[in-house]
Amino acid sequence: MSQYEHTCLIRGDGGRTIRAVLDRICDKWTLLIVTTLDQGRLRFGDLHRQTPGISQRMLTLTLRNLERDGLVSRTVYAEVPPRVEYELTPMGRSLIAPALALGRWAMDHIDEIEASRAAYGERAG
Amino acid sequence: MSQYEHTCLIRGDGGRTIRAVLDRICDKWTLLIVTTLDQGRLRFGDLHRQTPGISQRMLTLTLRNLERDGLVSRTVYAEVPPRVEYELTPMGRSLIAPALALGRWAMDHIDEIEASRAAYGERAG
DNA sequence: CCGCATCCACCACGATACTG
DNA sequence: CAGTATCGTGGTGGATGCGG
Repeated sequence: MSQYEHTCLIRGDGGRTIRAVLDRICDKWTLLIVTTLDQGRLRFGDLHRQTPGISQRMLTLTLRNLERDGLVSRTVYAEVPPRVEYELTPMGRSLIAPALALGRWAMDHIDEIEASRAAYGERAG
Repeated sequence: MSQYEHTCLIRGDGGRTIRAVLDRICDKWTLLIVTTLDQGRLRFGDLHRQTPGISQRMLTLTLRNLERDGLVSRTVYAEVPPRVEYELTPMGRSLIAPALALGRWAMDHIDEIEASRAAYGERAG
């Protein structure tokens, strides 16, 4: 049975709605940071260490965008040295399930995708 | 109750696995084309018309990548004028559910996100 | 009708250095 | 510790024109 009924809801406007959101969460780091924050409140440095390859700059930008979009809350403590903690908002937590669904799919199919890529590369270069 | 158990699976390698897949399906058009193809077999022109804003070039590139990754099959008919049809493979169809989960989340939260953005813009410029 | 080739603009991203 | 500032680059993606 096709799921076209559901896709119609999403594609009703030619995909603009889903695109508006995808444009925001489908950058290089956002979904990764969101799933990391499922652990709970984390400091900037914790996020940095738990996200190999991210630069300070990109972590800052990603967190700012998440805060701006209402997915993450930012708490600054007036201490020395400074302490800043990030936590998912309720809306942020609601993104965890779909993000994990995509993540599980990724885990389940990465090998098949790689194999297909390799085979395609041999055929067509 | 936290879903951290599941995120651990995904983030076990620092997110490299999920990132490897996200890098491929989180471009500007891929998820949109996949959900559109849930309708069944579609011609190039159909896809073009049903995806407002996409250029011929990007549609071609997106479809090539999907074919290369084994998510879409491409059938060329030896006719004049030419006819080419695209269809999801079994793996492609398996992506529909997670894609729709994300799509539904997008639909449900776009207003809240926009509101948060507007409020943030007023506070901080 | 399908889609490739070419050219080009933009910006996402990274590296590095500096600051409260 | 948690950023900000600046610069440089590659790649994504849009416009246009051609070709089978």
